[in-house]
Amino acid sequence: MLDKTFDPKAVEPRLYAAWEASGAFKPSEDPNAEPFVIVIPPPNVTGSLHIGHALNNTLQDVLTRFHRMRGKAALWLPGTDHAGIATQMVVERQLAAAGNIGRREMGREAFVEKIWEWKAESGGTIVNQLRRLGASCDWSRERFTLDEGLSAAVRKVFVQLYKQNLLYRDKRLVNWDPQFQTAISDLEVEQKEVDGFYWHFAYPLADGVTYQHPVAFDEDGKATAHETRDYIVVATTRPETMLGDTGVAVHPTDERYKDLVGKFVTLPIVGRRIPIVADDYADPTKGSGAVKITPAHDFNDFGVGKRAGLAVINILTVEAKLNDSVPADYVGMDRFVARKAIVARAEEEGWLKEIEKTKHMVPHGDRSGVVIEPFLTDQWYVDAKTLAQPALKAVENGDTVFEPRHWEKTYFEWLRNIEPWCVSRQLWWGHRIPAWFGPSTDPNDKDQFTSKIFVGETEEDVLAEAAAYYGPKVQLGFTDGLVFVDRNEQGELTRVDLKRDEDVLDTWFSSALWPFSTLGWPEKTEDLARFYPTSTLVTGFDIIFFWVARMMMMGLHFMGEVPFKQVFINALVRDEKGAKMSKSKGNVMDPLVLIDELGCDAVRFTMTAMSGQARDIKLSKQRIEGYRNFGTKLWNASRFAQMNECVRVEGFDPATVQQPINKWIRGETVKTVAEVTRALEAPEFDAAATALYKFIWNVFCDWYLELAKPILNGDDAAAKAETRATAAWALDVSLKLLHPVMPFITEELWDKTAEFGPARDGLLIVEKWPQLPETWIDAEAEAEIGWLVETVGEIRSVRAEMNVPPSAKPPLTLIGASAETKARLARHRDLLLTLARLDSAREAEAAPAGAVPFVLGEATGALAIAEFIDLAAEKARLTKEIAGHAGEIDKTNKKLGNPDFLARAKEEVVAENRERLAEAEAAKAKLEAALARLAAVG
RNA sequence: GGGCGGCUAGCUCAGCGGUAGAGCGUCUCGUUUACACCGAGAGGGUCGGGGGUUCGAUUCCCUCGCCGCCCACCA
Repeated sequence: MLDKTFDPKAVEPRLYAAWEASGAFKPSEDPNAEPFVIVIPPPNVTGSLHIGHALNNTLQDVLTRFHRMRGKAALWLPGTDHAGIATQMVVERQLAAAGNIGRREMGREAFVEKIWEWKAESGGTIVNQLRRLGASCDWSRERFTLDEGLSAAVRKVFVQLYKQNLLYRDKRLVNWDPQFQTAISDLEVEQKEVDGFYWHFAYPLADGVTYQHPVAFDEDGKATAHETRDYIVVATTRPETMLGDTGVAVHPTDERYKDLVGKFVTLPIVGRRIPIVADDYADPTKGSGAVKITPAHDFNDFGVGKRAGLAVINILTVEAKLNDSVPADYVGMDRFVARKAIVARAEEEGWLKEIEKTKHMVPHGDRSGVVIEPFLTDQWYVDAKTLAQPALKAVENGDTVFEPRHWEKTYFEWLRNIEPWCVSRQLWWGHRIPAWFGPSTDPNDKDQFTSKIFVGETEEDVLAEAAAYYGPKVQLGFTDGLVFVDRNEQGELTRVDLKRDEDVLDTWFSSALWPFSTLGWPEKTEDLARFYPTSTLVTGFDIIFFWVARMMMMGLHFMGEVPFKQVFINALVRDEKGAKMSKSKGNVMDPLVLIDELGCDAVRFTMTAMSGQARDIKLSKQRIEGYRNFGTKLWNASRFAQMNECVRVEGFDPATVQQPINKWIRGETVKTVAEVTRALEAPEFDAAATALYKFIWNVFCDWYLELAKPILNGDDAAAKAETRATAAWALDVSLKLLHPVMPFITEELWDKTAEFGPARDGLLIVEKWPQLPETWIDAEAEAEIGWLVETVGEIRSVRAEMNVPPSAKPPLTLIGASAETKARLARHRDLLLTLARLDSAREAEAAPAGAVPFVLGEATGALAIAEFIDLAAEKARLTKEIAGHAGEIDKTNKKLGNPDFLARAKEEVVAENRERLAEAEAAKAKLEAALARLAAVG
């Protein structure tokens, strides 16, 4: 006997272990099985499961289980990401908290060792939490972005891109994070609006130059007065950058400054003579129309400087302090301290013309939260523009489809405007860049010691390249220190020790390879041949750029095929008020706590049901409780079945059932199978959840089991046997359909019911997905049970409205019933009596006195409840019903009275309206007659 | 500045060209031998505003208004 409720806590670990041990998570080895493959968005190896993971991984598991049951070779490939900055940051913090020496004092090797220790300690957390979620990943194929195989893939990709000129080293401005002291990509920069100021500075003109500047204007904006100025005004939000100014730009057509182009200003504080140049970048409508140019610390200014041939002076250190390119007073000063100091000095010296309050966007590091500085450094870049073209095409022509489709616009927008991708990071945790520096033999190269680069997958490859470059007489080696060079007396090279690039690659560089690197690439493995391209990628929209687009680029470039055919973008989980969950707000819902409290299946069903498209998911605990209740409902239905000996029957064929209710539930089951299958194929997760919920609760429990009770308690042995077998069958089908979403409770019920009926072995997880013939839908049974359900509903409604106590069992009379209705009444009289709590049900010519009428198709029902009738209430009820019909009639008449409607609307629509009109008119007439009788009485 | 999404019952959301739906909440009734994590019933919406297309618009188009998000070089 089943317990009264399902106990998820006891069942979940046991079943998961059984599944895993059975090998059911591995893809079928049947060569004829069509593959279905998902690669997991690898979570941070040291992370833990949050609600977003719960959603994302539930959906992946639903798909995986569904396709596995459909007989496909289903592979859900799990793994974790080393998460460069994030992990390095965590470990640095831990070291600091423990009072340890910092990473720089510790040194690279020791620090990386610490991270590996941390990974060993916490690295199993998230994968075990995925198990608690029921994730049917093939753990035997689990990968980690820094494992040997994936690292080899990364090296190979780097070298190949380099050789194809799609990856190069360049000196340009990058987004510099002074906290982590590394370059970051554009995507890792967050623009935040902050309160700030425009400080207007007057830069004095050099060489005694003056000009006329307009100061008053007429209505048309024409200057009417001018003053003589010996300075030019520029505005800035970052005064400290003035120390690196090497020019002032004005627009070439700007009349005000026309004569100043080619003249010079003397930069205050610094005393540098810098030119006034003409450049389209200067916007005459903004500020004074003149703009200070700091090529080394502003992306726009860098461009202006390049065009105008201005000097590039870097004034910052890696920590964003002023370096020794600035006047001595400021050297070593923090950038924000310097800002204040410079403003103070400007005021003191009289060249601060104005302070204007403003709100403006300031770039911040998404991890560090500090203000990013544009900074001139040498970095590695991927030519994303070139790689983006096939990635664009593949989505344009539908090789890869986004679901929901509108995300494609986001994808296109970014790829069409893509910039070179800075892939080097000045971090220690990650894939070290396989590039080595040596001296250039070209005397024109500026930096003789590091300007020759050798790129190779192995040190052997690099030595071979170097040997080819330096010639056989040069002895080659490697060094951890500076590049070492020895020369003979003639100045010829005799020895070179190459130095490997210190930097590591952006984490997303390795993630971009995930769909093929995890399958064994660059080896030609069986998995790679069988499982690439993958089927569906399930991920959040926040990483379409970071990850999806880059996988597309790399997949197409290295595999020649898209990495996945479908991208399902899931929503973002928010709290019940729609706020983003965050620790600081204290509104975080921990999926593991929810699983503990309400069971994994309830959490999973919630995620599935709420995964409607293109929307935030506002998650409330109440909702999860509702779905926990749904599980309990299913459990109790199974308990009822068990109590009533509804056990599976060997060789039972639903096609042979005779009882109308059994024919009916058979058809409903067929429809549900079709709908759930369709929904999961799409996938429309919410539609699948809705179909399952409605079928199991509102159809099977609310009606089928209730309708079955009289038979199960009756004496018709044949009908009883048939109903038992049908109930067991429908329940079995339900368990299968629900299994992808609620794997634990369905598996448990499957296993428990295996104890009864004919022997069956195996777990539900490996069962085949049902596929039922449409011919099992019986229109007549459907109509008949529909009639029964409607009749019961009407009677219940009347009883409730008339306050008829449940104990009262009034007789029912049917007036004007058709032969078909009479037959139905005869067939289901017992059911009707039980479900509607009636004493009797018979046909008659006229309603008995004091009976309450209601419309039932062509017939009129009359419930003899004279003793409960409140005349006023009954009048009100009838009047309301009549008004309802009258409204309907009115509306429909209008339609049918419109010749255009008759002429142009589809025939079946017209027919439908005619029918509706007739029904409404008949119903209204009956009720009006009843009301008239009532009026006569009262 | 550019783009995307949303605005449907008190709340959360389906529906997306032919009679407005669900869950939760609310109200009424109910200890009928699966289930009170339950059952029965009821109330509740001019589908954000305004135009247009159409025989017909919550559904398609335009426009406006809010709300949210993404991108954009911080004079």
